[in-house]
Amino acid sequence: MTGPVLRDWQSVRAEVLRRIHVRDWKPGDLIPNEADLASEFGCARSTVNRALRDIAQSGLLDRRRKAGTRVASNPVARATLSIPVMREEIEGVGRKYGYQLLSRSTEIPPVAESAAMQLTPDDALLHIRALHLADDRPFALENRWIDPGVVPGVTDAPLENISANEWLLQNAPYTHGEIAFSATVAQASDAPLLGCDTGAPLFVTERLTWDGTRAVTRVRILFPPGYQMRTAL
Amino acid sequence: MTGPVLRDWQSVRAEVLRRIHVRDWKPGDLIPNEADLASEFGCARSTVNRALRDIAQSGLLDRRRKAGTRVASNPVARATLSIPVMREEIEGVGRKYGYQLLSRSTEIPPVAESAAMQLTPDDALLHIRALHLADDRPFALENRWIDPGVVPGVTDAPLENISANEWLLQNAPYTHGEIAFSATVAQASDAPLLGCDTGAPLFVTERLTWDGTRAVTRVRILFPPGYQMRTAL
DNA sequence: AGAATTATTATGTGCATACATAAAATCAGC
DNA sequence: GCTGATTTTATGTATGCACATAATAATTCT
Repeated sequence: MTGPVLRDWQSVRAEVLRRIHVRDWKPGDLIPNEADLASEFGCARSTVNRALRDIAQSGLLDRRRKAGTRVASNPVARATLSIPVMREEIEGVGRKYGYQLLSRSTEIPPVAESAAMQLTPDDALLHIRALHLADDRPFALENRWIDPGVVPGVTDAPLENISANEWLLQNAPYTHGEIAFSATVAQASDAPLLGCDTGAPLFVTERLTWDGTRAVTRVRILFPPGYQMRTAL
Repeated sequence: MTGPVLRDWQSVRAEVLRRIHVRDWKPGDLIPNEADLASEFGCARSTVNRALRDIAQSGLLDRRRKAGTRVASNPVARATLSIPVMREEIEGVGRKYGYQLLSRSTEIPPVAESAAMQLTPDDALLHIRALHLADDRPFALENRWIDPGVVPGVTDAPLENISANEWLLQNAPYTHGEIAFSATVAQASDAPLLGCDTGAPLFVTERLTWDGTRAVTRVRILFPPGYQMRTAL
């Protein structure tokens, strides 16, 4: 039963995945330890380690010291979403990107915003509304609040030509963020901009990014009916 | 400039991230090569390699052989979505999970389904409609098609008690899949089940899973207004 | 000059070894 | 029996070395 020698970690990964797939190792099962697998495959333990670590990262294996490695019984599917800059998302599918700044002003935001950003309700923020176009048709409507106290240069940023997201990525550091996806219906004010009817279903993404303990920006983007966010599993 | 010695890869990662963050290394910049960093940090090159690989995986660094490693100029944000089984999603936030099988029958699916699953339009599939409940209130409405030719045991599966997803995870292997998220409005037929009004905005997830070249199952899940899918960035 | 060839270089990987660490399993003491 | 200390063990990681590979840079040839 000395199968072909598996020298590289990707082959080891493939073989382990195969065994899981054909149910040699069933959900919940404990699989042999790294040392045994290494000697079976004819490679170093570190190679097996790399392969198993990679699989574990995808959620298909559970690894715990001393307890060993077992096949996840409820493999929490983990999908990695790439969230590119709007321009790349559009140009990536061969369409022409367009950008249109609708408004830009410094205002006191609604309490919902200042609360989410953990600011006092009377802090003024830079408010930006913009439309992203694909082949000259509405692709997404952006509604963004930026704290100029955290991002000093914003007030002079050339946001007529470059989207706020792109400018911020280049100019404002951040440490972490949160994203939420949901659905809503088109308001009468937004519908014409998105080229849809009032009441039409819109896909919404909301992002809040932080630099340490300070909120940098909060953005809500509305996508017209038909938009899908897709990813591989 | 012999800072504190950084021995482990997580410290190295933290330090590299810090330098990116404080713009020592700006978007687009080429950073020193692994060997140099290793000697600066006082650790082995493989340790630096591990750290940089990890950062690159998150999208913040671009690495190419010979060309070197540079800070991504448009850091494509990569969010990892965990898509647990519905029961765990609900119990995970401390609510009581409930499951209710609405209907189960073998039918010829609409062409949209059979096309997506790459089947001939006259193949009969198992059709399941079910409601997931959180604290006895509607949480999600599931509409699923399963190819019994690919999953032999399904026709006898006890889908009154266990959700199809859980049963399939335990009993039907798959190799890969696709997910799409979108928005729609509640149909008159679905609204009462979801406890919302007709025309209310619904969040939709659609999943299609494959076992090699054969489609296993396709599911469309509707979430009532207010539902958000969240993740960290 | 332009094309084809060769050298150089940074990352990618494999391996053997050593030690660290978490957690299960066992044992000691009451 | 139960509790707490101790041992065992599987994974986690660091290291130095070697070689593979991709892609750029330099060189040679026509």
